Amino acid sequence: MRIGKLATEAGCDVQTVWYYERAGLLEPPEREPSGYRRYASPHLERLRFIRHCRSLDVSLSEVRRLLDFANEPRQSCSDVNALVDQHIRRVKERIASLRSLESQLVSLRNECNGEDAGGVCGILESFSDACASTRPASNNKARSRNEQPEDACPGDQARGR
Amino acid sequence: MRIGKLATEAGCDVQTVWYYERAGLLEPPEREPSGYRRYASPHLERLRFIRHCRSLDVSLSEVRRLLDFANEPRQSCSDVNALVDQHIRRVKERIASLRSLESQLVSLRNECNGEDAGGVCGILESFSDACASTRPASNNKARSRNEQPEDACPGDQARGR
DNA sequence: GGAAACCCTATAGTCGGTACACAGTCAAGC
DNA sequence: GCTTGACTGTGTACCGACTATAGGGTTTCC
Repeated sequence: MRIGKLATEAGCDVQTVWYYERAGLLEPPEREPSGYRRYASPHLERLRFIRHCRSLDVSLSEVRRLLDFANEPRQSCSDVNALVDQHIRRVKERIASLRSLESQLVSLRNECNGEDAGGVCGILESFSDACASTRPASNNKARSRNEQPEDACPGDQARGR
Repeated sequence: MRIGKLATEAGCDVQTVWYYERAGLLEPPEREPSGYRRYASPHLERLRFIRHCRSLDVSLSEVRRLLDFANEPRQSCSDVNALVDQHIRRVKERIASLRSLESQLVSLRNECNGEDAGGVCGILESFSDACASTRPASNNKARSRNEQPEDACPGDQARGR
């Protein structure tokens, strides 16, 4: 089969196949006299293997390692287990950091009282550590030009740029 | 202050500061006669603002929008709220997809019975959709050379490459 | 005055693709 | 045989958010 069929069967883009070949994940196949690539079913299975790994967020370098494991059938199990365990750990960590991020964002969201109170948005204030606690919610447009204080907020600079 | 101090104070790399300047997020500061950049505290605050946003996984284009909001003090609140809400939604979605990924990985991990049973790792088998259910766990090295079946596993190809 | 630390610009690399330009090849219809 | 459109080829640039490197100039300290 040619590259278009291969890609369709594997549910990916033709460019992705070229990319994998360049990246050394897919063997360069035989060519027709025209120069077109000719693939057989092992290529398709290998491509599906890669795509399945990618759908599980396994990086291409990890896929490479898995293919290497498959290359040496003995001791694959423990190596593969280690890789999957490591991957699970990373996913867990990522989830934990995203949940912490979510709660930060939600509390940030609560900084805003809905109405524009005093001309300064609480969220914008909170984004800047240095300002949030020390500065009163005054209309900062009232400040004179060359009187930039030490604890100026990014918003001030943005307004004045 | 010079760029090194600025970067240290904001907890980032000098290159990152250059990057933000090129990206239009930090104003090009004044220069010393030597050509060195000279920063004042508003720059530091703005850089901290950006770093704080980044630590919350807010993209630089969103940071740009926030700085634009700060530029026009009125109506900031609802715009900022919308941006934060959108960001929270994206974080929630990402968490959901990662949790689904995690459970897939855990069940994949259980595919392996700990010991190498029959020469083929269950995890490697499971990675390939087409093989997992149909093929017996036989030692595939026993197969003759040119007898590649339609449903060959990536591992077979990897072993034979 | 010399070494080390700092700074400058420009460019390339990371990851996993995606998109484009431009050329050649194939298959079907007329 | 010719045209048209789909397909394929190579090469390159682009995305985001940096990071790294090369090759130079400047400052600072001893």
